[in-house]
Amino acid sequence: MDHVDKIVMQWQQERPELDVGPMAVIGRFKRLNTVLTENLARVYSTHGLNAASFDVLATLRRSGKPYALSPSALIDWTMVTSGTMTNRLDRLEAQGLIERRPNPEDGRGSVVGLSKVGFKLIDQVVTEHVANQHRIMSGLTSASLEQLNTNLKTWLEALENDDS
Amino acid sequence: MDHVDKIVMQWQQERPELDVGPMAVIGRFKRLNTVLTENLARVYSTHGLNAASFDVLATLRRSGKPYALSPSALIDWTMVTSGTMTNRLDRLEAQGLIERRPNPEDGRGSVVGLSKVGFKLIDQVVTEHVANQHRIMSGLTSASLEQLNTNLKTWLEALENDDS
DNA sequence: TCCATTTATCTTGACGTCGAGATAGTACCA
DNA sequence: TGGTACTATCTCGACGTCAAGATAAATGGA
Repeated sequence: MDHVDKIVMQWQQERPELDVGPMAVIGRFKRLNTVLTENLARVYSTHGLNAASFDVLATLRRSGKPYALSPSALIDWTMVTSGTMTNRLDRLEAQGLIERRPNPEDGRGSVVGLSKVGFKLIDQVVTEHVANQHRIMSGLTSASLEQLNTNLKTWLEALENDDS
Repeated sequence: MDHVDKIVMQWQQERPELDVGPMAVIGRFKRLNTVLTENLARVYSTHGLNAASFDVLATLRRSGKPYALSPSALIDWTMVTSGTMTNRLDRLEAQGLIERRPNPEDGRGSVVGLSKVGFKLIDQVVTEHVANQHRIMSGLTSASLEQLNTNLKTWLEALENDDS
């Protein structure tokens, strides 16, 4: 009887006419998201990063040489607003992990590149991050993991293509 | 080939020695969380609420008569810090949805109760919320749903009891 | 060539959250 | 009965996010 079960039970008591079947799945999903976020953050924080800064550095790193993208491209990959990206870049620049250079091909824009320090840092953190992801998934059998991946994919696609 | 697949592919290109199997599941989970959050918020926002205020009102409602709890009890149920709860209660009080009364049994504390308006509102919103949850899950077969619930539960328990 | 439109990025103000610390009241033991 | 430890709640400052709007540069058609 976990936290989610208790909540569902209270609803059954108070509003017995509601069918709270989906509530358990969604509640568990939400709780899991919190725990997952905390677990992932452990690795980031030991290197002075958080999910936001890791996100940007990792996007630059995996984009390949020369490890540089426009703010717009970063916005597309990370799916945040322009204001959020400006803020993230300001902080990363202050930390010396990225550099903002004018874009020679477009006077409105700039190019954001990993600094030498930023490159070394993110390469190390990604290694630990992947190991951490393995640890995080280690409680599931490979069969469960496959089931889960399939179900999440189905669910995500259904939700993203749903216009009701 | 969705967003997550593209990211995983870039990593395979750039860091082929990394085993990025878990990354796909976790990435998809994270993306799903965002979409899920947006879908749930639709119902809240049509009634002037958000996830935070819904959370508090729903907790009070399902606690049963007299639909009142101490801030501490609300903190326990919702798993936020005391500062966050103070802020939530301030806003809900300003909206006239809850009332803060002194706790007759403990001079330090107070009791937070649903106002008449708050009760009617949350009762209506919960009805719509549950219907919305059904819609959200409607892309999955009941077999998938059961699998998913089992896998999430296993994963959550493994993660919460893991001290590595 | 000029101007209206579009695009890239930054700025501003509001919000929700946290962590640390302040305040005030309670509990318990010597 | 005093005083110390604990508890309940609020305050404050920092952060990350968003939406809306500002600014500056590029684009494209007349």
